[in-house]
Amino acid sequence: MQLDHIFGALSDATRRAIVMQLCAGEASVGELAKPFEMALPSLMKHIRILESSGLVSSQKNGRVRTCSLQTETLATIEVWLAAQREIWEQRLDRLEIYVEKLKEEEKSNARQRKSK
Amino acid sequence: MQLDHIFGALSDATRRAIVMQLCAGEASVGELAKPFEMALPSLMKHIRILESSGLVSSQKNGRVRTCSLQTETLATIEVWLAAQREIWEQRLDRLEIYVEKLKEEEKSNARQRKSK
DNA sequence: GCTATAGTTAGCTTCATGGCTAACCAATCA
DNA sequence: TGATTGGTTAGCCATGAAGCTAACTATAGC
Repeated sequence: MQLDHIFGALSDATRRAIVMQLCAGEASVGELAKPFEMALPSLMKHIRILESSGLVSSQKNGRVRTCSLQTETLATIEVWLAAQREIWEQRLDRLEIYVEKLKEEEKSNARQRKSK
Repeated sequence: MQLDHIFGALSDATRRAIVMQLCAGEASVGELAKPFEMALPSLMKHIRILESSGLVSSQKNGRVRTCSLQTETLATIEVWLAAQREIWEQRLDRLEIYVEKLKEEEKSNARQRKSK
């Protein structure tokens, strides 16, 4: 599934840092590599993973490869999260209503006890 | 880092399914296991991973372990995503302004050419 | 107290990930 | 055209993840 790869890609600090860099605009492989101590081939692997997850796309002109963020892919997981949030919030709402109902019953029980 | 483990935990379809199940309410290990063909110890591993990421908490009473979702942890990555979104949207806004400016210049150039 | 239920531990495979080096290709630039 | 720069390929290693079985512990129910 797509989500596997997106979450997987973001589960590494190096790759999240690359994503953050790309949020600020396009960058070449070399520019992306600068902040890291890592050997280039290692960094390239991360870029590949980001590409295959769909979070990043790149194209080469001349000998420079320029990478850019695919924001729609990041949006995919925002959507997933929002869906989960909706489910749990609905549940909490129902819980709240239920607790209110219990309180009401408690009150009326108290009245009954008093009136005895 | 915390985010590593949260994204890592969500990068597996089984674990996302568990999270989704828990969105709907607490559940025992056995209940969580039902939808899967997997052997129990394998599923337990997933639960452990979810616990160590902070997405799920559990406690045992009697011989039953009840798991529940830690929604604040899911919120953590919503926050991260929102932060990235802000950065790229600011950039796109600036880009839009820049493009508008270019258009304006184009117009005034056109006027100059005409008046020549 | 015996049996069934609910989890747990231990230990084993297999495959993916993250890192490296060394060697290589291809576009610029002097 | 020959050197430099920017990226790529290939191949190695160590670690960790995902699955399994088998055997074990501890509570609930009869």
